[in-house]
Amino acid sequence: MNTYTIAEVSKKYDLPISTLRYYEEIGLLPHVARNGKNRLYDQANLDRLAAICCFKDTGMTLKELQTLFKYEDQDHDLDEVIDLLQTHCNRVADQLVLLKENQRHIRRKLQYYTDIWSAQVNHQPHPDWDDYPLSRFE
Amino acid sequence: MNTYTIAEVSKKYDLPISTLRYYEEIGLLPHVARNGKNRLYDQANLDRLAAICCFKDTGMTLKELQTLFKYEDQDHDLDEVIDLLQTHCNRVADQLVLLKENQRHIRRKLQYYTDIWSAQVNHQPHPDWDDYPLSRFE
DNA sequence: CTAGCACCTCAAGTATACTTGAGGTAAAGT
DNA sequence: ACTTTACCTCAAGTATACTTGAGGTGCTAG
Repeated sequence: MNTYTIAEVSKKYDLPISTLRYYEEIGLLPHVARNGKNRLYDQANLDRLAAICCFKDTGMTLKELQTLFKYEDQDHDLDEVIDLLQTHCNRVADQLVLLKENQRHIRRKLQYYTDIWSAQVNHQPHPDWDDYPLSRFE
Repeated sequence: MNTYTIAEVSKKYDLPISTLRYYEEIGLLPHVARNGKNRLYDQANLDRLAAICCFKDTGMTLKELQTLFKYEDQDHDLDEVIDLLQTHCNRVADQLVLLKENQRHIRRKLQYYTDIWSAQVNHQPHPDWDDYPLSRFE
């Protein structure tokens, strides 16, 4: 089966080498094979790493990830894994709603400032914040 | 005009009192009025706080927020504010794409584990991960 | 009048998630 | 033979974003 050096994995997942070693050290990325002292990552390792990135990027802490994988790796307490996943799934749904909402605010602000800039350049009157309802930025 | 005590603001924005003081200390939340020693927040303060939360929740660092508001407060370098907002706007768009993608992965995993659980309860065969294509979770 | 609550300051401490540095090995290129 | 490259370990250091604690003020309720 195909294996990868730590440098290759680092590039593939855009994570520093030190981070890969760190994840292994804290038990998130177990069973990394060795060629002498050098790490060799296989597909299972990469899959785990992809999962780590996915959960981490959606706001799960490393501690929670440890819990999640501890259950997974030991193949028991399925209820608790499901519970954690369900909770996280809900959090992600909330994040999505909030992110979209915040995006509207940011776009509004950007549009407003951009219009101020244009107005200055063209010697036009300064735009009015009240003319920028959130609904315009959906 | 209406004003609010620090405790009220803390509740309204679900931020610890210590955090409100901290934001003020690092200059993110300037011009907070005082009644003797006690802080009194007005609408402008709340608007600023809402902006802080919005940007912070979308991944802007406090340092970037300081930059953003420094420009805003001093009413110059409009280009740089716009640049920062534009950059952030793009980051948020990327986040949204990534978050949706990650959500699919998480939902898939949750569904898979839930089905394992059901299978165990009903003494049915164990589900197969290959039957859970990402496309099922859009 | 005194007790308690809500607030204050300022310095020091903490959690999370890494990163850096010192010192070393092992194989490949020149 | 030597040196560069690519790794390694282990302990200590760092950045970010707060939090906590000690010690104090000032109004209000009993």
